Amino acid sequence: MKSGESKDSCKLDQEQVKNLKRITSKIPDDTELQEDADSLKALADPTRLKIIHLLRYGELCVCEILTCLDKPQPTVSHHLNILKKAGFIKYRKEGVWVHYSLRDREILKILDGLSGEK
Amino acid sequence: MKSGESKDSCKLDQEQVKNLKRITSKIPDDTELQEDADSLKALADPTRLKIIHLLRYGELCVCEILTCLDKPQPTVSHHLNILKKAGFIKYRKEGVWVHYSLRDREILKILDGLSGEK
DNA sequence: ATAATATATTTAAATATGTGGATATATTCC
DNA sequence: GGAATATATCCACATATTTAAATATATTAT
Repeated sequence: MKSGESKDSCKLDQEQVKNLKRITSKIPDDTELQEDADSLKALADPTRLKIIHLLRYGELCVCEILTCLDKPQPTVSHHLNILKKAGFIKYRKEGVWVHYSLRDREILKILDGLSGEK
Repeated sequence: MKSGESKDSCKLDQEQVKNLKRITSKIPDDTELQEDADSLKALADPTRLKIIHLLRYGELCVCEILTCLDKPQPTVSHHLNILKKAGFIKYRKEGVWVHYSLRDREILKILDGLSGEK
Protein backbone atom coordinates (compact mmCIF):
# COMPACT_ATOMS: atom_id res chain seq x y z
CA MET A 1 0.00 0.00 0.00
CA LYS A 2 1.38 3.35 -1.00
CA SER A 3 1.61 6.14 1.53
CA GLY A 4 -1.24 8.60 1.47
CA GLU A 5 -3.85 5.94 0.94
CA SER A 6 -6.21 5.07 3.71
CA LYS A 7 -6.66 1.40 4.41
CA ASP A 8 -10.37 1.76 5.10
CA SER A 9 -11.53 3.75 2.12
CA CYS A 10 -11.79 2.89 -1.52
CA LYS A 11 -11.27 4.70 -4.78
CA LEU A 12 -13.71 7.48 -5.48
CA ASP A 13 -13.65 9.24 -8.84
CA GLN A 14 -13.41 12.99 -9.25
CA GLU A 15 -17.15 13.43 -9.54
CA GLN A 16 -17.92 11.48 -6.38
CA VAL A 17 -15.44 13.50 -4.38
CA LYS A 18 -16.94 16.72 -5.69
CA ASN A 19 -20.46 15.51 -4.84
CA LEU A 20 -19.42 14.56 -1.33
CA LYS A 21 -17.88 17.96 -0.72
CA ARG A 22 -21.11 19.59 -1.80
CA ILE A 23 -23.16 17.40 0.54
CA THR A 24 -20.95 17.64 3.60
CA SER A 25 -21.03 21.40 3.39
CA LYS A 26 -24.79 21.29 3.89
CA ILE A 27 -25.19 19.00 6.87
CA PRO A 28 -25.11 20.09 10.54
CA ASP A 29 -21.73 20.23 12.23
CA ASP A 30 -20.61 17.66 14.78
CA THR A 31 -21.60 19.77 17.76
CA GLU A 32 -25.15 20.07 16.56
CA LEU A 33 -25.30 16.39 15.68
CA GLN A 34 -24.21 15.56 19.21
CA GLU A 35 -26.86 17.83 20.69
CA ASP A 36 -29.56 16.33 18.53
CA ALA A 37 -28.43 12.82 19.45
CA ASP A 38 -28.56 13.76 23.13
CA SER A 39 -32.09 15.07 22.76
CA LEU A 40 -33.20 11.91 20.99
CA LYS A 41 -31.48 9.78 23.60
CA ALA A 42 -33.52 11.49 26.30
CA LEU A 43 -36.69 10.50 24.45
CA ALA A 44 -35.58 7.00 23.48
CA ASP A 45 -36.99 5.08 26.41
CA PRO A 46 -40.49 3.64 26.80
CA THR A 47 -40.93 4.92 30.35
CA ARG A 48 -39.94 8.43 29.38
CA LEU A 49 -42.12 8.37 26.27
CA LYS A 50 -45.01 7.37 28.49
CA ILE A 51 -44.33 10.29 30.81
CA ILE A 52 -44.39 12.70 27.88
CA HIS A 53 -47.67 11.24 26.67
CA LEU A 54 -49.15 11.55 30.16
CA LEU A 55 -48.17 15.20 30.36
CA ARG A 56 -49.80 15.92 27.02
CA TYR A 57 -53.07 16.60 28.80
CA GLY A 58 -51.69 18.89 31.46
CA GLU A 59 -49.40 18.98 34.44
CA LEU A 60 -49.19 16.05 36.85
CA CYS A 61 -47.51 15.68 40.22
CA VAL A 62 -44.92 12.95 40.71
CA CYS A 63 -47.30 10.73 42.64
CA GLU A 64 -49.81 10.82 39.81
CA ILE A 65 -47.12 9.85 37.34
CA LEU A 66 -46.02 7.11 39.74
CA THR A 67 -49.44 5.50 39.84
CA CYS A 68 -49.50 5.34 36.04
CA LEU A 69 -46.07 3.81 35.64
CA ASP A 70 -45.75 0.70 37.78
CA LYS A 71 -42.12 1.47 38.58
CA PRO A 72 -40.53 2.30 41.93
CA GLN A 73 -40.33 5.94 42.84
CA PRO A 74 -36.55 6.42 42.48
CA THR A 75 -36.71 5.01 38.97
CA VAL A 76 -39.43 7.44 37.96
CA SER A 77 -37.59 10.30 39.61
CA HIS A 78 -34.53 9.41 37.60
CA HIS A 79 -36.42 9.45 34.31
CA LEU A 80 -38.04 12.77 35.18
CA ASN A 81 -34.60 14.15 35.83
CA ILE A 82 -33.34 13.05 32.42
CA LEU A 83 -36.30 14.66 30.68
CA LYS A 84 -35.81 17.82 32.69
CA LYS A 85 -32.09 18.04 31.88
CA ALA A 86 -32.88 17.56 28.21
CA GLY A 87 -35.28 20.47 28.39
CA PHE A 88 -38.45 18.59 27.54
CA ILE A 89 -40.24 19.15 30.85
CA LYS A 90 -40.31 21.71 33.65
CA TYR A 91 -41.66 21.61 37.19
CA ARG A 92 -43.52 23.76 39.65
CA LYS A 93 -43.22 23.17 43.37
CA GLU A 94 -46.25 23.54 45.57
CA GLY A 95 -45.49 22.56 49.11
CA VAL A 96 -44.37 18.97 49.16
CA TRP A 97 -45.79 18.36 45.72
CA VAL A 98 -43.86 18.81 42.50
CA HIS A 99 -45.92 19.29 39.38
CA TYR A 100 -44.30 18.43 36.07
CA SER A 101 -45.43 19.67 32.69
CA LEU A 102 -44.22 19.88 29.10
CA ARG A 103 -41.92 22.77 28.41
CA ASP A 104 -42.95 23.01 24.78
CA ARG A 105 -45.57 21.07 22.87
CA GLU A 106 -43.26 20.80 19.85
CA ILE A 107 -42.04 17.38 21.03
CA LEU A 108 -45.50 15.99 20.53
CA LYS A 109 -44.98 16.41 16.80
CA ILE A 110 -41.99 14.11 16.99
CA LEU A 111 -43.91 11.49 18.94
CA ASP A 112 -46.89 11.68 16.63
CA GLY A 113 -44.61 11.46 13.62
CA LEU A 114 -43.22 8.18 14.90
CA SER A 115 -46.25 5.95 15.13
CA GLY A 116 -47.28 4.16 12.00
CA GLU A 117 -45.11 5.47 9.21
CA LYS A 118 -41.39 5.40 8.98
CA MET B 1 -48.87 0.45 56.86
CA LYS B 2 -52.22 -1.12 56.20
CA SER B 3 -52.57 -3.79 53.57
CA GLY B 4 -53.70 -2.59 50.15
CA GLU B 5 -51.57 0.53 50.27
CA SER B 6 -48.53 0.83 48.05
CA LYS B 7 -45.38 2.04 49.71
CA ASP B 8 -44.34 4.11 46.74
CA SER B 9 -47.50 5.99 45.94
CA CYS B 10 -49.35 8.70 47.79
CA LYS B 11 -52.93 9.62 48.38
CA LEU B 12 -54.82 10.74 45.33
CA ASP B 13 -58.35 12.06 45.68
CA GLN B 14 -61.31 10.73 43.73
CA GLU B 15 -61.01 13.39 41.05
CA GLN B 16 -57.32 12.76 40.41
CA VAL B 17 -57.89 9.05 40.02
CA LYS B 18 -60.71 9.69 37.57
CA ASN B 19 -58.56 12.10 35.59
CA LEU B 20 -55.70 9.61 35.41
CA LYS B 21 -57.98 6.90 34.12
CA ARG B 22 -59.18 9.19 31.38
CA ILE B 23 -55.62 10.07 30.38
CA THR B 24 -54.17 6.56 30.48
CA SER B 25 -56.93 5.33 28.21
CA LYS B 26 -55.71 7.73 25.52
CA ILE B 27 -51.99 7.06 25.43
CA PRO B 28 -50.25 4.39 23.30
CA ASP B 29 -49.94 0.93 24.82
CA ASP B 30 -46.65 -0.46 26.12
CA THR B 31 -45.88 -2.36 22.93
CA GLU B 32 -46.13 0.76 20.83
CA LEU B 33 -44.13 2.78 23.34
CA GLN B 34 -41.38 0.18 23.17
CA GLU B 35 -41.39 0.27 19.36
CA ASP B 36 -41.22 4.05 19.33
CA ALA B 37 -38.39 3.99 21.85
CA ASP B 38 -36.50 1.50 19.69
CA SER B 39 -36.90 3.73 16.64
CA LEU B 40 -35.67 6.75 18.54
CA LYS B 41 -32.76 4.76 19.95
CA ALA B 42 -31.69 3.91 16.42
CA LEU B 43 -31.55 7.62 15.62
CA ALA B 44 -30.00 8.74 18.90
CA ASP B 45 -26.35 8.66 17.89
CA PRO B 46 -24.34 11.41 16.21
CA THR B 47 -22.73 9.08 13.69
CA ARG B 48 -26.08 7.66 12.63
CA LEU B 49 -27.67 11.10 12.45
CA LYS B 50 -24.84 12.14 10.18
CA ILE B 51 -25.47 9.16 7.92
CA ILE B 52 -29.14 10.08 7.64
CA HIS B 53 -28.23 13.66 6.78
CA LEU B 54 -25.75 12.47 4.14
CA LEU B 55 -28.39 10.29 2.52
CA ARG B 56 -30.82 13.19 2.35
CA TYR B 57 -29.36 14.15 -1.02
CA GLY B 58 -29.48 10.69 -2.59
CA GLU B 59 -28.01 7.25 -2.28
CA LEU B 60 -24.37 6.73 -1.37
CA CYS B 61 -22.20 3.64 -1.36
CA VAL B 62 -20.49 2.55 1.84
CA CYS B 63 -17.12 3.86 0.78
CA GLU B 64 -18.56 7.32 0.16
CA ILE B 65 -20.14 7.31 3.61
CA LEU B 66 -16.82 6.10 5.01
CA THR B 67 -14.89 9.03 3.62
CA CYS B 68 -17.34 11.44 5.25
CA LEU B 69 -17.28 9.89 8.69
CA ASP B 70 -13.70 9.51 9.87
CA LYS B 71 -14.47 6.20 11.55
CA PRO B 72 -13.09 2.73 10.79
CA GLN B 73 -15.09 0.64 8.34
CA PRO B 74 -16.47 -1.95 10.82
CA THR B 75 -17.85 0.85 12.98
CA VAL B 76 -19.66 2.45 10.07
CA SER B 77 -20.95 -0.91 8.91
CA HIS B 78 -22.35 -1.50 12.37
CA HIS B 79 -24.21 1.82 12.38
CA LEU B 80 -25.60 1.17 8.92
CA ASN B 81 -26.87 -2.16 10.17
CA ILE B 82 -28.68 -0.53 13.08
CA LEU B 83 -30.35 1.99 10.79
CA LYS B 84 -31.32 -0.77 8.40
CA LYS B 85 -32.83 -2.96 11.13
CA ALA B 86 -34.80 0.02 12.40
CA GLY B 87 -36.21 0.50 8.91
CA PHE B 88 -34.77 3.95 8.25
CA ILE B 89 -32.53 2.97 5.33
CA LYS B 90 -32.42 0.36 2.61
CA TYR B 91 -29.66 -0.82 0.29
CA ARG B 92 -29.12 -1.81 -3.29
CA LYS B 93 -26.25 -4.09 -4.29
CA GLU B 94 -24.36 -3.43 -7.48
CA GLY B 95 -21.44 -5.78 -7.83
CA VAL B 96 -19.12 -5.24 -4.91
CA TRP B 97 -20.73 -1.93 -4.09
CA VAL B 98 -23.62 -1.48 -1.71
CA HIS B 99 -25.62 1.69 -2.13
CA TYR B 100 -27.62 2.89 0.85
CA SER B 101 -30.55 5.27 0.72
CA LEU B 102 -33.39 6.53 2.90
CA ARG B 103 -36.39 4.26 2.98
CA ASP B 104 -38.79 7.12 3.63
CA ARG B 105 -38.17 10.83 3.81
CA GLU B 106 -40.53 11.18 6.79
CA ILE B 107 -37.58 10.87 9.19
CA LEU B 108 -36.19 14.10 7.88
CA LYS B 109 -39.13 15.87 9.50
CA ILE B 110 -38.04 14.51 12.86
CA LEU B 111 -34.46 15.66 12.34
CA ASP B 112 -35.51 19.08 11.14
CA GLY B 113 -37.90 19.40 14.07
CA LEU B 114 -35.02 18.87 16.47
CA SER B 115 -32.64 21.68 15.67
CA GLY B 116 -33.28 24.97 17.35
CA GLU B 117 -36.55 24.71 19.20
CA LYS B 118 -37.47 22.32 21.94
C1' DA C 1 -40.07 19.08 68.27
C1' DT C 2 -41.83 14.90 66.31
C1' DA C 3 -44.11 12.30 62.90
C1' DA C 4 -45.78 11.60 58.39
C1' DT C 5 -45.60 12.42 53.61
C1' DA C 6 -43.71 13.62 48.81
C1' DT C 7 -39.80 13.70 46.29
C1' DA C 8 -34.69 13.57 45.37
C1' DT C 9 -30.06 11.64 45.72
C1' DT C 10 -26.73 8.06 46.40
C1' DT C 11 -25.03 3.84 45.22
C1' DA C 12 -24.34 -0.66 43.20
C1' DA C 13 -25.41 -4.20 40.17
C1' DA C 14 -27.16 -5.79 35.63
C1' DT C 15 -27.55 -4.90 31.03
C1' DA C 16 -26.91 -2.49 26.71
C1' DT C 17 -24.14 0.05 23.48
C1' DG C 18 -20.17 2.07 20.80
C1' DT C 19 -15.72 1.05 19.12
C1' DG C 20 -12.35 -1.03 16.35
C1' DG C 21 -9.04 -4.96 15.33
C1' DA C 22 -9.06 -9.35 13.13
C1' DT C 23 -11.21 -12.01 9.99
C1' DA C 24 -14.70 -13.62 6.64
C1' DT C 25 -17.39 -13.15 2.44
C1' DA C 26 -18.33 -11.83 -2.06
C1' DT C 27 -17.42 -9.83 -6.43
C1' DT C 28 -14.37 -8.36 -10.14
C1' DC C 29 -10.16 -8.45 -12.73
C1' DC C 30 -6.16 -10.63 -14.56
C1' DG D 1 -7.59 -20.06 -10.01
C1' DG D 2 -5.41 -16.18 -7.60
C1' DA D 3 -5.09 -11.32 -6.32
C1' DA D 4 -7.38 -7.12 -5.22
C1' DT D 5 -11.25 -4.64 -3.60
C1' DA D 6 -15.76 -3.52 -1.05
C1' DT D 7 -18.35 -4.71 2.60
C1' DA D 8 -19.95 -7.63 6.53
C1' DT D 9 -19.37 -10.32 10.67
C1' DC D 10 -17.04 -11.77 14.92
C1' DC D 11 -15.16 -10.68 19.11
C1' DA D 12 -13.56 -8.27 23.17
C1' DC D 13 -13.08 -4.23 25.66
C1' DA D 14 -14.66 0.24 27.49
C1' DT D 15 -18.31 3.05 28.53
C1' DA D 16 -23.11 4.33 29.25
C1' DT D 17 -27.68 3.32 30.82
C1' DT D 18 -31.47 1.25 33.39
C1' DT D 19 -33.00 -0.32 37.61
C1' DA D 20 -34.06 -0.27 42.39
C1' DA D 21 -32.79 -0.54 47.29
C1' DA D 22 -31.23 2.48 50.90
C1' DT D 23 -31.06 6.86 52.44
C1' DA D 24 -31.57 11.88 52.49
C1' DT D 25 -34.22 16.18 52.15
C1' DA D 26 -37.98 19.11 52.57
C1' DT D 27 -42.59 20.40 53.73
C1' DT D 28 -46.76 20.01 56.44
C1' DA D 29 -49.52 18.62 60.42
C1' DT D 30 -49.89 17.61 65.23
